[in-house]
Amino acid sequence: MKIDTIRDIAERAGVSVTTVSRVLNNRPDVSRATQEKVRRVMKESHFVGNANARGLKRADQEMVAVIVRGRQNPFLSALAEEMLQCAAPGKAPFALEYIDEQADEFHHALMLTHSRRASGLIFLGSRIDDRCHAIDGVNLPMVFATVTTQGTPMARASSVSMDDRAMACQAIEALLQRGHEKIAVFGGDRQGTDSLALRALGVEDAFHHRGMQLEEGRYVETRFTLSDAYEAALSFFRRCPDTDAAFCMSDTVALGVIRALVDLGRRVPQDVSVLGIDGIEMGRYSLPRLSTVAQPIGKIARESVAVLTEMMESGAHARHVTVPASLVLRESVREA
Amino acid sequence: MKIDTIRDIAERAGVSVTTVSRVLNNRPDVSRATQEKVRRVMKESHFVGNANARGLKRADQEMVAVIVRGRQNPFLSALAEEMLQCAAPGKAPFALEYIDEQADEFHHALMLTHSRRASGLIFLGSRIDDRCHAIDGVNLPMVFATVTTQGTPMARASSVSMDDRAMACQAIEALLQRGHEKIAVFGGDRQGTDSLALRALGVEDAFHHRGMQLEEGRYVETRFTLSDAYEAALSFFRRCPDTDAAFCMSDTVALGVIRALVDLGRRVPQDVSVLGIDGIEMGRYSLPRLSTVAQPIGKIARESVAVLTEMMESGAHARHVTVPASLVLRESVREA
DNA sequence: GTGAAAGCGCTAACAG
DNA sequence: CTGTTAGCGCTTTCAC
Repeated sequence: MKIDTIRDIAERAGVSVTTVSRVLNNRPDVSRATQEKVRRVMKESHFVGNANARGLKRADQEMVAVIVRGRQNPFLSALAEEMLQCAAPGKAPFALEYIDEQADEFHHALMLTHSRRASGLIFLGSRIDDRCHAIDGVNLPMVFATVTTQGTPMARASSVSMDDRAMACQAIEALLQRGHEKIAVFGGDRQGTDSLALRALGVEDAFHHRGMQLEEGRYVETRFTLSDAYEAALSFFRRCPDTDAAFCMSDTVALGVIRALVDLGRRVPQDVSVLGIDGIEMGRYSLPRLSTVAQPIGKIARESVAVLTEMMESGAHARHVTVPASLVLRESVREA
Repeated sequence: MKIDTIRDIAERAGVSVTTVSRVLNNRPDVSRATQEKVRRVMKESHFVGNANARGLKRADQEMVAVIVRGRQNPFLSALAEEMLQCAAPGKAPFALEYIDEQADEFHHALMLTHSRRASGLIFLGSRIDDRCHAIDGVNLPMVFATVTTQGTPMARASSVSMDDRAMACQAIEALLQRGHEKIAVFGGDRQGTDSLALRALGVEDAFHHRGMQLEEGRYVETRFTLSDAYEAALSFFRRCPDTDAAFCMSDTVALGVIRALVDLGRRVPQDVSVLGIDGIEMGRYSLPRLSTVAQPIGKIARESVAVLTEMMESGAHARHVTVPASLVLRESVREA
């Protein structure tokens, strides 16, 4: 199939390519008559410009890449969707890039930076760990959403997140307050300095405030998928049946844990309370409805974009903004 | 930040751009020595080629665009993920494109075709309706996954889907067989000729086989989101409390319906059985576990790619393949 | 084996 | 207002 270029359109409309280009870019300096003629021809020919050529030429043009780690994560998907809403008409357009959960987002970022000449980067769902040095070469405005980079080797990058430590602390306190003492925590790797590690610290804080501490063996490491959480919970609760509450570092994990509990004949929340983090939509429709630390998706999206814009437009330094989160107690945690 | 081009690399390695390009493309005609030198320089400089320039030059190169309608649909996400696994190394690379649920995927397809010179198209989750004429201009190998285009104006495009009509019929029969008679159907618009319409037909089939028919008023139209399904179910069951089973045209809808039923004080499946379609992962962990018509995601992905490849490589005609689906009865439907 | 040079389709000075 | 022209970074003949 032969595809039209602006040259074809120009010819057919009896004008120069420049004029067509101008019309294409809504430049003001084209007479109404010409403009209409060109537009008509374009419509008739179903013309759509070649993005590659355009991108090549305007390699300097602003464009921000949003890198989402994990296609199957409902929280991140929702956040990404929200992020897209923030793309302002006059500003740099957003390009959403989903990458594999196992993939190296920093390597990917590098690729994008160079290969598509992104001029700004937003990371959703990134972990901050050793690999992050891979990105040292990238000297672009970057913001990490949902994790803080404060006090990490990545501090050059901005970040927008809730106060993971405080919220985890608050979550555990809520559980403690409701009489739960044998609390299990379902999280990820505690190494590193990202939100998972901070949440683990927050958990400790809560226990310390009461002169207690998280019993060793009640911290369960799991990948953040339904199946892994389910399996992990099954084997954990068989081993520690006296556990009476579970704090999960993601709603998905919490949902898997609930299913496991029910399969073990435990009732939620009568026998065991379950509390998640994120505030995904499913949590409002699950049985029981999931109690959770709800992250303010809209606010995170808006702030991330705002901070990035600042950095891109006025070369502002990295900032670390903390957004307010809220503990939402629904049915999966028993009443006080 | 100044970004290296192959020219910079060439200079630094003391060779010509041509040579660098050759190395970049793994051409055989470069001496080992030169090759290694160039590679070393590229590594040191963290070089990554400019995709735009490459794409522009090789506008002819194969590339298939996978258009997924809806970022928040777990079934489609899983299918997309599976699709990506099918991208063979030597073949055309895949570009995943998520578009808004409300967006016009046909218009989008057109854009992609032209703007990124896609040479093949796969649609996930498309509806086949009047708008489809928009795509008449596109004369590219296309395959629709999860809907059949057989007997539609889109028949020029291939399709890979389960036998929606037969499966819906089978689903209803299973319900009938378990003694349910007051069955409600939660679906979408019955107009059109896509899977939703076929499923509606299948439902009728099942009733007709028994000399019955779906009572008017028990077909509930809803958008395929948790919240819409929930609201729709709430108001429907208040109106028709004698209904004892719900067949939902998506698992997400089924999950919303279950929640609504429970909120109305009905037990699932003791009072009302609920049956979905798709076979999303959540259905294996929900309470109760969701009975569903499970679509064979892997097979749909593989077949779609196979059919597309056929069309692209040997100009084969459109084919309509039917993949086997299976009724998975779990906890949300009561025993016979 | 390697390099020089001609564009891919588009945009952006710079002239008219 | 409109057209001419020079590339953007890369691939690809075609010579050497």
